[in-house]
Amino acid sequence: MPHAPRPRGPKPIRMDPDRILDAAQEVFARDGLRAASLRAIAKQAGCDPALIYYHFDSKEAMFTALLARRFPPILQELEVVAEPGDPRSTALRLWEVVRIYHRHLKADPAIRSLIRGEIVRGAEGLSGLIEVRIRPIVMAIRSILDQGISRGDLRADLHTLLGTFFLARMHLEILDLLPTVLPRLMGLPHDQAVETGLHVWFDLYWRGIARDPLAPLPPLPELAADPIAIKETHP
Amino acid sequence: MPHAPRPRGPKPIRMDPDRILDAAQEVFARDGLRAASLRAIAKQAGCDPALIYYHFDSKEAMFTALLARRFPPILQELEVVAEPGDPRSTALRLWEVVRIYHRHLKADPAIRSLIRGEIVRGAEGLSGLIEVRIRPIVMAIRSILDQGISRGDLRADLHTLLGTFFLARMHLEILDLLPTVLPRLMGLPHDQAVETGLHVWFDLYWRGIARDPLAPLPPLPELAADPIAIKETHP
DNA sequence: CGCATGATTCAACATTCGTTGAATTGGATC
DNA sequence: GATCCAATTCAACGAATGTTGAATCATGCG
Repeated sequence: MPHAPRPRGPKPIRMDPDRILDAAQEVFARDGLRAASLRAIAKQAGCDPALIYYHFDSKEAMFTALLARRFPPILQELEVVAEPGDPRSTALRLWEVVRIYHRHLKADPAIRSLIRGEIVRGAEGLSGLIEVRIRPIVMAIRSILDQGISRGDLRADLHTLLGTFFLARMHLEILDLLPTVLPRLMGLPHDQAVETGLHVWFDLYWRGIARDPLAPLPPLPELAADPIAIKETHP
Repeated sequence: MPHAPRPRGPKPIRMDPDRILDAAQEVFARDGLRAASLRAIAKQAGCDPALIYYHFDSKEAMFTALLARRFPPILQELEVVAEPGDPRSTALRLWEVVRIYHRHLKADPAIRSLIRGEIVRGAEGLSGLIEVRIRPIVMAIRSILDQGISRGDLRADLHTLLGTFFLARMHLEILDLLPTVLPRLMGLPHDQAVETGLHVWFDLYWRGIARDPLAPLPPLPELAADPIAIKETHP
């Protein structure tokens, strides 16, 4: 845990805990939560492994700190789109969800790897915290689907919780698997794989949930527009 | 590797390599590929860790042996359904794919965990083998989609490779995440979560790919009918 | 300067891991 | 019964892991 706030002074702290988190994020992304070693994280951060224990209580605490700085911004943006007064069409709002999700998670395989792998294990340890972080996100997206039904844009018999699950989960799979699978299975380059994958997916998904599946989608804004401020640490 | 074939005799071999694989499958399923220890596998199998090295060359070799006995049966059943002469409707054939997939993978979280986690890492080590195993499966399902377009059952602009990806991947997610997520997010019991999840998913997916999304689905056979012979080792 | 205190490093701990070589068991064959 | 050999166990190796307590460094304040 960071100590007392420093009153003044040029730069007495050489290693900001955030720099350690950056390193941790990268190593977690590369090796996965379990296989990532504190020594590798320390090496990435350019400090001693023991220093990590000065700033964080444990490896797990460091990870929850990672969650704590990643999820709230996502939730905040989602809640804006989920505002019941939002005048945009349901299709556009859902596409906006995809864009938010995309911007925040594209450059952070560590969080994705966690969501993918660690929730499955069940109720031990981190999972409770994850639920606390993820539930509001799920509920925000779900409320858009609920509003879509009320507005008559979506089919009335849509299972909105599962609909949310499908949308969010498949997005993660597209981010994780398509860049490595599609180039091998067909000739597509990495970036284009994700781009087309998401568009094809959204089109299929929309037909699945829309009350009028054959009505053409409105023009969708670019995915890559105004990228979020995720530190891309590739030295 | 198993030694020379034994000419006769009652039961000179006490520990069948398959029994070790059964144990490995269970421990891999519980702890994941990396975290599963040979000592835990040996304990589960009721033998010494060193015995594993008598029957298998390494931990990795044991895992590829696991793949080798799990994937071919799946592929074999899928290729029957993918036969171009199959008279059933495309919807029914795809539902049959779901049932096959479901029967073989429901009780084997280890393989799912592998597919989920290990492919992402890229081209190192096991991934090549996985691709060899998985590619024919993907292609079998894809050919059903291609035939569906030719027959006029599916929309002509369907991206069949991505369509296959969506179908198969979301199925895995449903098997892995719904049993732990849905009971927490709503009140659903475990088994029912997967059951309804798969039905809702297939309905949504079909509307997404069908040429006539609003035409009602034919009655779908039960998922749980004639379960496959997967040893459920829960002592 | 001297000293207190936060920041960082060093060295080591107990544990667990995958793996291996030697030793032991036990049934089949002579 | 002696022998052979596959099957199994025992004990240990070296490496890697999360973690910790003591020691060291560097800076701000008196």
